Amino acid sequence: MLQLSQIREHKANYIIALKKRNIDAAPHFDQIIKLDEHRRATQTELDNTLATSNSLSKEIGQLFKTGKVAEANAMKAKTVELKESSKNLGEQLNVIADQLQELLYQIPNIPHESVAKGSSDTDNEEVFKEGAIPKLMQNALPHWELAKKYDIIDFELGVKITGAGFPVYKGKGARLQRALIAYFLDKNTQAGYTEIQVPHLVNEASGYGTGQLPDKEGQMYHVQADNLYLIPTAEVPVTNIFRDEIVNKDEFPIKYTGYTPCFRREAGSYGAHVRGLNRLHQFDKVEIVRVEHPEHSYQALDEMVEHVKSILRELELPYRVLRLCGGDLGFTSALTYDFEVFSTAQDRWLEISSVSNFETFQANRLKLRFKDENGKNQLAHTLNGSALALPRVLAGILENYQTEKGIQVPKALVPYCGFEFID
RNA sequence: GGAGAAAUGGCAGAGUGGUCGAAUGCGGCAGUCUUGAAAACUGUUGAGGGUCACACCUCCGGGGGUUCGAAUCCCUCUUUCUCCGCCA
Repeated sequence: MLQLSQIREHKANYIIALKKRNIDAAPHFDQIIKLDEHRRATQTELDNTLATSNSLSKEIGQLFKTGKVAEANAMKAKTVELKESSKNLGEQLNVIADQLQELLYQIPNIPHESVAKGSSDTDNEEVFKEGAIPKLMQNALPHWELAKKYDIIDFELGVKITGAGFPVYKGKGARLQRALIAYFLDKNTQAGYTEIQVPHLVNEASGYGTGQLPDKEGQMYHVQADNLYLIPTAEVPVTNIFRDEIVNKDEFPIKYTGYTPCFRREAGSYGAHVRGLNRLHQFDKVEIVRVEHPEHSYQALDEMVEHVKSILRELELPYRVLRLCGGDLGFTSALTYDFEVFSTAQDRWLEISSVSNFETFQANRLKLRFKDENGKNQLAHTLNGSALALPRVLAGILENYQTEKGIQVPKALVPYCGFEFID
């Protein structure tokens, strides 16, 4: 959520920047500013009414104390009108504040200056590429075929137990999955991220805090009986640790990593592109989250990008890094780098990580602040990234590492899974 | 799930209708003393809105109500604790 004070100050620049998202925010901003003026006028009126009524109450108290009951009762009559009007003003204010909030919720984050205009993922800019694309044997298979051949992932069984998009990992498949989680967590903790385990269900306030609610309501599984949501990413519970917190600037950088399953409804997604592990309703992910001083958040973003690179390099997977264009940029993000691994047998790139700086967009909703040099409270910057999302990394490994004899396990993972071949 | 108790500032803890945004202690910060530190002493120390700055308004778990006036009374929700039941 954007800050009202910033909208007032930078309206013109914001309108230009939001054009990159193909949004004309001008009318929206005008409405907001007008409503805000109305809000503040109403607030002032209410404050004045309350001030009068407070001082009257004090006087009445004094009169009662000194035994001047008749005068006190006379004065009581005066408060009736004030009470009525403060009640009305209060109700008006609530209505205005709700409308204002609703409008603010609808505006996405302002894209960073490096973000290019664009309409879809085809306009994303490749900024880095590394790793040789392996030459596969003639009869190379996509990962869903390999999964069946070596009996390591059972999609049909998942359908039986739950439904499509909930695979069952078996034997070495399950072990490889566990190995990846442990490996990622180790890499992240080595890079200074504190490992943390968080709830997999979150309340409504948390959903609003990180921006999944209200706009992406349909993306999350909702447990109605308790009004809780299954997390679509660890970002939600981990970042919400800091909801309503004021941290000390000396605590920066705050770095957390956590493994969680992620649940996404992905309504309406079907077809070849969602085959196998390409898109699931439940998947595992190891996330990194940072809370930073505004001056250092872009340096932090670069560090996160380098960190994810180092993992993919060690896994020896061919990958590329994209800077998302305005049209593909997430609602809450100011700048996002996507990582894609090349899936050789499918001959396409698969997104395996998304690293973003949200600047103050989430912090404003979260009321996540820090005490600055002058002792003033300032909104902090929040960032997060996947390091990494499991299923597509697994798909990449299965497809890129397949041989006549079976699937070779990347060297870095052998100590974690205890075998070198899936055969 | 049943019965009871409770929720106050960074923490502990007073406050049961009227100068209470809130005693006191601890912690934090600044100062005095000291070569330095500790101790002691003095001062200071919640958040949000609003203002050039004041004034002023709001917040004592959340929401609603009673009252001229609520941290204090009532309703409701949430959470915590104790006892019972159940249980990995």
